[in-house]
Amino acid sequence: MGQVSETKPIRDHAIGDLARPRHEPHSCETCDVRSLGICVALDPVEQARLRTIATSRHFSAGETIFSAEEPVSVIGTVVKGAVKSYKLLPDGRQQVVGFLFPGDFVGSAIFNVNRCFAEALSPVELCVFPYAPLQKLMADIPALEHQMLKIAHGDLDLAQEWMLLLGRKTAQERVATFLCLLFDKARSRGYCGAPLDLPMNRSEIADYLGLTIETVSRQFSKLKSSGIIAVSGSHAIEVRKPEMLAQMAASSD
Amino acid sequence: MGQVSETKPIRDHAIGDLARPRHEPHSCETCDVRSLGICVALDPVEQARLRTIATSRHFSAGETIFSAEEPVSVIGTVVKGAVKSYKLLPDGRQQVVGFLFPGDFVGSAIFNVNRCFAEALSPVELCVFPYAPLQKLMADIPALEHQMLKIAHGDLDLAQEWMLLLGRKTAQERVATFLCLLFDKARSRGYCGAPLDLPMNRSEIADYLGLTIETVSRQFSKLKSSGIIAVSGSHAIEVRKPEMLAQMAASSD
DNA sequence: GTCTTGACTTGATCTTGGTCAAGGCGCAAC
DNA sequence: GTTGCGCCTTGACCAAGATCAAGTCAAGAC
Repeated sequence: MGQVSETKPIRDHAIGDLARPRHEPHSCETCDVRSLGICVALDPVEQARLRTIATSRHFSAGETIFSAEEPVSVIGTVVKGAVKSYKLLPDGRQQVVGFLFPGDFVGSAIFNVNRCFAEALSPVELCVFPYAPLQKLMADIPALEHQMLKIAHGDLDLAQEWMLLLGRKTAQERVATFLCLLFDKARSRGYCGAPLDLPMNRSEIADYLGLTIETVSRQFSKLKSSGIIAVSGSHAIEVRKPEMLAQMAASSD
Repeated sequence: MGQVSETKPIRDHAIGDLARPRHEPHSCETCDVRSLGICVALDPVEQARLRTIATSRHFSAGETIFSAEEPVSVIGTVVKGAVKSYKLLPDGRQQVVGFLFPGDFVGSAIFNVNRCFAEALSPVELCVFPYAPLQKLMADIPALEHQMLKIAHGDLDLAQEWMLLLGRKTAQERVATFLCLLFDKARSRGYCGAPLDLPMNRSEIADYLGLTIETVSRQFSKLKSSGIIAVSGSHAIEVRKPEMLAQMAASSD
């Protein structure tokens, strides 16, 4: 559980700043994710209070951010990079419960023990809030707690939507739904046209969709050969026919 | 969407009070679920304020409490009976996202449109709070909002635990996990020994576990013949070997 | 350039759980 | 009692997706 997991290779180029793992956050005024996540709901004074307790932490690709059953150590907002949140069975079977992108909130400000694992998929920068001071701010600033509640309900609905996917959708529908989700998320953040960059590998997609690597790969190949997507280098995917993809997401064929 | 669904038969004896669908809540002092759900966190004054906006509503078995995509009409606590919360695909495939029992909270105080369906499994009594006044109380009483946040995080963790079940567990593990959940819930509410009463039918269990009726039935038969459970009348289940059941819940065989 | 390595793809085969179909059981109406 | 109707169980068969096993491809080491 060190800074870099020894058992698996680092996935990516930049390895973050191992030498200075914590420092002051970049100024909120220039923060890319100020318009997302937890800060949107706060007025300038409240934002300033939140900032006094915030620190910036970096994680290198493949690094564990926190582990289930351990006391909560990290709570914060993803500023850069992508994170996977997952649960494990004793024999190692894995279920990814969410991929988190800039603006998304990592960790729980309610439990004091982590209920799942979090791992950086690429070099990640988090805007982190220490547990006790955050509790105090939540008690002091109703808008902060209310925003947390909104986020929790959004996450809950997403989780339940994913239960529908895992319990009742076919492999084809699952993959189409997944790509739609990424596509819509990218579009809602202004990222239009151009290929999507998938920060996760096939195995992580499989663990998100309740499938195997092979099935995911076959479904990608089918989508490719029918011209709905174009794949370059296996991590860059261009959605050519978004309407057809959306249609496949809910009803097979 | 009347008081009683025409397309399916009423499941149970008592049919609630069709003549007077709303009335004052039973006194909070004698309320069975005061020690659960939303009221625990409130002091007597706050509880009294909450009570001024509460009404009691009854639903008969099989009745729809609310539907997805419709404006939020019902928010409240289950006082008596059992509720299923579920999502649907356009072609009718169903995923139960939760069974709710006395003390559990139904509906979302955050969204203004329902994200899922809710249906009474047996005659149900709810302690209901109208939308706008509840919003106001949440803004006024920090403890209320904080309790909602706790509930939402608990629900989120449960949903993610269920994603693990739906994505990665075998049929045997799913059924064992389900029975463990009911058993633990019953035990935590003082209900010890004696058979559990399942308020839902096989089809609803199947839709919760991402399986078919037949598979659920076969797994029940296996558990029965191995002496781990005893079934009488298909809705009363006695857990004979809780340790073995718990063991099966996480690892097949 | 070759070799190695790891991630991805593809094909062949197998298995779990789904589908289809028949039958049993319990309960309510009569 | 008999009939009818849900709901549940059981068996026979089937298929979607898992497993097993090559094979491909790209990137880095040398």
